[in-house]
Parts: sequence; C-alpha cells; structure tokens
Amino acid sequence: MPELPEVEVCRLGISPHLIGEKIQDIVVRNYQLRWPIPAEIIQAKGQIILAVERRAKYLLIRCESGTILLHLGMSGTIRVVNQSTAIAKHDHFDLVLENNNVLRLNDPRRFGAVLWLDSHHDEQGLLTKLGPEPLSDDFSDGYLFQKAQGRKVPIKTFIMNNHIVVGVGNIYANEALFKAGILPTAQAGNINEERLNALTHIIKAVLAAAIKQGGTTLKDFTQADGRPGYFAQSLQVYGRAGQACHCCNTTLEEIRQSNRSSVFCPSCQSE
DNA sequence: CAGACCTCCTGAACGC
DNA sequence: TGCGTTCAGGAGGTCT
Repeated sequence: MPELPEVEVCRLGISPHLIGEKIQDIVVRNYQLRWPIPAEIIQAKGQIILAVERRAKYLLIRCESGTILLHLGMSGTIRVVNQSTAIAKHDHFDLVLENNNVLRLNDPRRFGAVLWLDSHHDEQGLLTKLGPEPLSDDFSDGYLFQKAQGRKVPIKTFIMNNHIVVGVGNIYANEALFKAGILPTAQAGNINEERLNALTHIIKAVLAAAIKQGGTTLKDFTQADGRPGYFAQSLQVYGRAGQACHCCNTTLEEIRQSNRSSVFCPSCQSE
C-alpha cells in the first residue's frame, strides 16, 4: 500500500537511474491493470527520459514527446534491475533502458496503472482536478477551513478526498486525526479554523517525516525492495483497534467510514 | 455540486 | 492439509 511518502521515496530512488537515459524497449506482460495499458505506450520507445516527477501518488516520467504515467495502486512496487534479472510473478511492465537497466513494475492486485500522456492523450482529465500537494504552500493555514465551510462529510472522508488535498491515504488519515485530537466522524464544516490549521500542520509533519525515514534506504534501492515509510514508524492507532491508547490507556475503537476502517481514541479525540 | 456507494484484484488470515 | 470465506484499500465512476 504505497502512500505518498513511499511514492516520493520511489521517485527519488529511481530518478538517478532514469534521467538522461534512452528507452530501448517497452515490455508489457499484462495489459489489464486498473485501466488497460494503452497501445500508445509504445511511443515512448526510443525517447530520452528528461525528468521523473510526482503529482499526488502518480509518477510522471517525462519524455521528449510525452509522459509515462505510473500509479502503484495498492500493491505495486517499482524496481530498477539489471536486464538479466529473472521475471517474477506479477511483473507486468518493463521499461528497458539502453544502459542495460530495466524499470520493472510488479503489482499483484493490479490496482496500479500505466498510461501514455501526450497532446492526443491528455493528462488534463486525470491530473488537473486534483487538490494541492500536502507538502506545498498551497496547503497551509486557512485552506482546510475555507474548503470545509458548509461541508457535512466526516473529516476523515474530507481529508482523503483528492479534490481537497492529495496523498492522504487511510493510514495517515487515521494517524493525523489522532494526533490532532479530532474524531474521524466529526463533520468537516463544524470544526473551527484553529483545529483545522493544526491538522494541516500535522499532515505535513507526518508525511515529511515518513519521506525522511524512507530516504535512508535509498542507497540499496536497485537491490533490495527498499520498503520505507509507515512500516518504520510507530503507528498510534492504525491496526491497533482493541488495544490501549498510547496516550491515555483507553481502549481504541474501530468503525467503518466509506468502506474504510477508522481507528480512534474516544478519550483523546473529540468532535 | 455534495455525498453515498460501487468496482476492480489478489494474498493473507481465518474457520471448519 | 485443504478447502471456503472475509477482508484490505486507491480512486475513478455512477447513482441520487
């Protein structure tokens, strides 16, 4: 389950292996991902990779005449391996480079995506409706409060909505709300500006810390699976339903919201 | 527009 | 041991 920090660490890890390299070949072993991989992906062949960017949880491999968009979905991983590395189960997609390296996508659940974006296959539909990056200055004091006015949705659903802010997955939503002392069920529009500003800063801090931790595993990125992020940090509530709150010892409770599990402390968190 | 719900998929965990 | 069942969840799509 790559969250935004994992995707950013992935970007940092693969970038130096890709930038400036020419794409020698494209290998698709299974077209059936979240969306079918478009035949137009072949247009990337022969192109130089100019940059590797990230928007929300999308990786954007910028080429001369278009962009390869990658999404890891729930279970995707990307590795830079030598061309002679054996194919494993669920290795659906390869970007073969002229330097003998291969960018290889493995995704058991196939919630991930590989798309080709150019002037004919635009990225407008997919990327322009997204809210601000959580670590950018566009996501700062006043923003959540302004957006929340009149909104009755639970705050947890609200911060997981990509139109509001991108990159906040279920795990970090649970953790951030715990740290902010806000119940996941609280109506977004009922929360005062001060508390929403605090939540904003907590979201930034939690994501930034995870990226920083993940960065320490970068040196082995082409070898090991470099699985950083939330595994490395101690989770306060996620996956701890029925156990004692680390803060006040109250038993943590679990409910379902929008078909996602929410875990919270009924004592530390309030409306 | 806002909000609820659905859908894709496989592996892990569990029950008998 | 080996089935069957349940669950997890990113995010676009569909409906009311």
